[in-house]
Amino acid sequence: MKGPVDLEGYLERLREEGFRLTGPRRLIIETLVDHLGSHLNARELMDLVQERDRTVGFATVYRTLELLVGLGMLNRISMEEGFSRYEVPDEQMHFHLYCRFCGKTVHLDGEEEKESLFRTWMGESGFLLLPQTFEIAGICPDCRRCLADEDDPDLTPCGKICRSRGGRFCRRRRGGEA
Amino acid sequence: MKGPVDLEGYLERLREEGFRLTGPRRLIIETLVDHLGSHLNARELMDLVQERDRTVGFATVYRTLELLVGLGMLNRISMEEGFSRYEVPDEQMHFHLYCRFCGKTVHLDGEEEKESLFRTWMGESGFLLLPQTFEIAGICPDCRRCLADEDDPDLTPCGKICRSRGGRFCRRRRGGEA
DNA sequence: TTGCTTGCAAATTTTTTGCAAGTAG
DNA sequence: CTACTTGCAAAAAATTTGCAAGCAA
Repeated sequence: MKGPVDLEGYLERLREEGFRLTGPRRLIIETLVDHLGSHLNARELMDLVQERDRTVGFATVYRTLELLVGLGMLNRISMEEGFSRYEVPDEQMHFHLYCRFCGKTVHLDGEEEKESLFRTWMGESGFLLLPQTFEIAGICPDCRRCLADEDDPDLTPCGKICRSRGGRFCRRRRGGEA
Repeated sequence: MKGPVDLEGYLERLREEGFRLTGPRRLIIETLVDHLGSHLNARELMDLVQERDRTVGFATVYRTLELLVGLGMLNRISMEEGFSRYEVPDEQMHFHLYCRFCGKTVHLDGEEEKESLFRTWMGESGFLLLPQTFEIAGICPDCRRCLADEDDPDLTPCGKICRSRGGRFCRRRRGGEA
């Protein structure tokens, strides 16, 4: 739940493009706007929507997401997980760091300067920058410490369970499972 | 097929981590290294591998990809498509622009400077930057021109078929299909 | 009314898992 | 030899599509 996005304006934009403002669409969009900054995936969005209206089907959720992405009113983002997440684009860009080991995410500040820098890079090729959340992969301080300590056989990096899916990796596995 | 990556060294690294160097793994890794810069997805990799050995199953391909990603020897990347692509990490970073309309991709240069800039940003949070390819979304010059010209009902952006999947979007659809 | 939208179910696509047989070290 | 790996097939997860009925405009 982040900065302000004008729900009514957003809905209106849909209508202006010639699409009907139906109950399900309204509900899906409201949910999306209520969870700014959450990067929901289709399943999570579905669950939230169905909490409010059990009759909405997942086909409608997928179709609405596709529609909004197609109109440029929604960003499809991916966090090395193998499925899509979505965000209502902010007027400004966001920059995240995330740890490949534990999945932790950190927000960078100075977004205006970084964004204008990106805009410059793109401009040199004639591209127009679209607002988006930019993710940079790395290893967080905690996990770096754990990795330095690899001799301890009982230590799992960060003391956390490494997710096998999701792009996080776990070097310590001898004798364990992948 | 991009810069040089030491195949034998790469295979050796796997063995050092305690994994067996089997025929299928060798073949999968060779194929990955043969196609540096291609960002293959699992299906494409499978097809290439099976051209050389029909008996390799897709489960092995997926398991090998998962293994390499888990070891940090392979990057899982995603281009807003809803499935994963993979790349053998280069010693240096790469920066791509891609057009959400037509999917065109452009490479940025000055990668060293950009990389050290990113490293600085991460360092401030104590993160260690990992080698990876960055994708920045925007609208290419051709598509910008087409969009400016939206009154012509016969014009499809860029004169190209917009992909409904894959994050490219197509604003022109009145009367057509989604 | 018209025809865009929806829900449901079936179909696809992508990825994971169980298990007996195969094989690297 | 041992136990890590593989291929196959079934299962699970993620997404798309066909179609008759529903409902915005």
